[in-house]
Formats: sequence, C-alpha cells, structure tokens
Amino acid sequence: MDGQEINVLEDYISKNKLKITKQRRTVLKAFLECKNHISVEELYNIALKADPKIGLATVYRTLALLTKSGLALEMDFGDGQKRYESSYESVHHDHMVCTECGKIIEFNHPLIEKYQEEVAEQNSFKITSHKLDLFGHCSSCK
Amino acid sequence: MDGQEINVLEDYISKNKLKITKQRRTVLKAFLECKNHISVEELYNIALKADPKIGLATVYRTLALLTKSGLALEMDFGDGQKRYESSYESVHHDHMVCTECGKIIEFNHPLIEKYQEEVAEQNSFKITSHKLDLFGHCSSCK
DNA sequence: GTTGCTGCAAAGTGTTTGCACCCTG
DNA sequence: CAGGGTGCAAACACTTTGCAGCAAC
Repeated sequence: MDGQEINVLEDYISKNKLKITKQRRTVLKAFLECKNHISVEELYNIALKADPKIGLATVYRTLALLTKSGLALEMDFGDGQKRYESSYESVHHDHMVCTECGKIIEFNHPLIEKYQEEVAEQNSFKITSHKLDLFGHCSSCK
Repeated sequence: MDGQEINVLEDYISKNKLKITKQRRTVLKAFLECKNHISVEELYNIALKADPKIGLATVYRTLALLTKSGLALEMDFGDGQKRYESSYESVHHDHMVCTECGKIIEFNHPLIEKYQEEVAEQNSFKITSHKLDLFGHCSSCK
C-alpha cells in the first residue's frame, strides 16, 4: 500500500465516522493491483488469497464504499454483473468491448466529449456522467 | 396489427420452423403500441389486459424472439432490468437519462458517430453496435 | 398427430440485508 | 466500551428453465 489511495480512503472514512479495518485494506490493495474492469467475483477471489476468511458481502460493501469515496468507478457492460475500475490517477475514457474474446480497449476522443456537451446543451440537459461503449471485434478476432 | 412488423416476425418464424401463436401476437401488438424503453414487467402488465392468462415467462421468451428476429433492441440503463425498444422503422439514436425523474431523451449526433468510427479504425476495431448514454438532469429537474 | 409453445413453479444469478458477534477508535 | 464492521445465511429482484398439458401446422 504505497500509493496515495489509502489516504483518499482514510479521508473519506474519517469524514464519515467510519472505520478502517483489515478487510477494507485487503480489498483496496487487491483492487489497486488488479486489472481494470474487474468483476466482484474476480476481486473476491483475489482477496480470498490474502484473507481466506473474507466474505463476499464484505467485498460488495467495500466496493460500494470505494465508489462513494471516489476511488472506484462502477461500470456495466450489460453482461449482468457490475465491474469496477480505479478512478484515482486515471483520466476518463470510454471502452471498445470485443464480443468475441472479451478484450476491452480504452480510448478517449476529445471531440466526442465536446459534441456530447453540445447536444446536451441543446436539450437543456446537465450531464453528470456518461458512458460510451463500442461493441464489435478486435484486431485479433476479425 | 396494421404495420409490416407482423410480416417481419412471420418471416423469421417461418424461416426457423417456429409457430405463430395468440400470445406472440398479443406481445408484439403491445410492444409496438407502447412507449420506448419499456421494461419486461411493464410490457407484461399491458399484455395482461389483452390476455389475462398470459405468463411472464412467455413475455420474456417473446421479447427474446423479437430481439433475435430484429424487431426489438435490448437496452440496459444499469437499473437492473432489461428494457426494449422497437428497431423497425426507427433510426439509431442514443440516450440522455435523467437520474432524477427517469425521463429519457433520444438524440443522434452524426459527428459523434463519425468519430466513433474513426477511433475504432485507429484501433483496428470493427464496430457491430454501440451504446452512448448520458446521465444527468433534464430541464425539469435542474 | 408431431412438434413447438404455454403457464406454472422451481431454479438460477448477481446483489443486498438482518443479525449476532467482533474489532476499531 | 460504544458503535460501526464482519461473516454467514437468508432474502431479493430479475431472468431462465423443466415439465406436463395444449395448440399450431
């Protein structure tokens, strides 16, 4: 745990009269070290290796906590389960999801973002977040 | 049932050795007459009025059939349930979802589509479908 | 009359919650 | 030592499935 993420979490925790526990550290550490777009089950299995007694419910609850504290972003690629990625030290990006192999390519296109703002403004709509997913086949699955 | 949708469905059905039933007609009719982005439960309740004996499972199965035949599009706004809209006689569009009142505004921005193609091409990615959702507050919920 | 379809209920999946006990602050 | 956190199991919400009877072809 050598990054600043633990500080972000501790800030949120102390501001909300919550407590730091061994399990929360375990989940945070696993979350920061794992690949992006991880599912709860996947993270649970990693956490189990560090703490064989940790419960699935704790992982769910901790991910909710990380999301509220701003460390994690909740994603949904329509596969029936929530996925998470770290928001700390990462800029916003969208996703290309290969429907063959499951590979996820991240991208960011400033003009797309700009035109989103534009079309929202035309409709007097105030954007708080957005999600752009492209589905198709990656170069390996053509 | 005065549109051509029944023909699309019958084509698909005859090509796949399936059968046209009263229930499938009921669900299709309800689906075509209802608002877009309808949930299964909502459609089930409409179908119940036309046929009080229809089962929820039949609505699920028929919506899957409509999706496979190309009449319906499956959507997921991350609220934990599938939603559907008619794809026949409707052009592609994206969505602004008001997180306050649930209102959904449809929009289409040609340049956004264009830059999606562009960024996909840069990554040798072949798009088969895409989804762009903007979340925020509509003009009434500011 | 086959074979697919239906309604029902049961099973599945991913997620949340109630609770007694535990641990942090 | 008070109050939040944990693990467990049960509850949940949504969806799918097994099956016996039914209906379309």
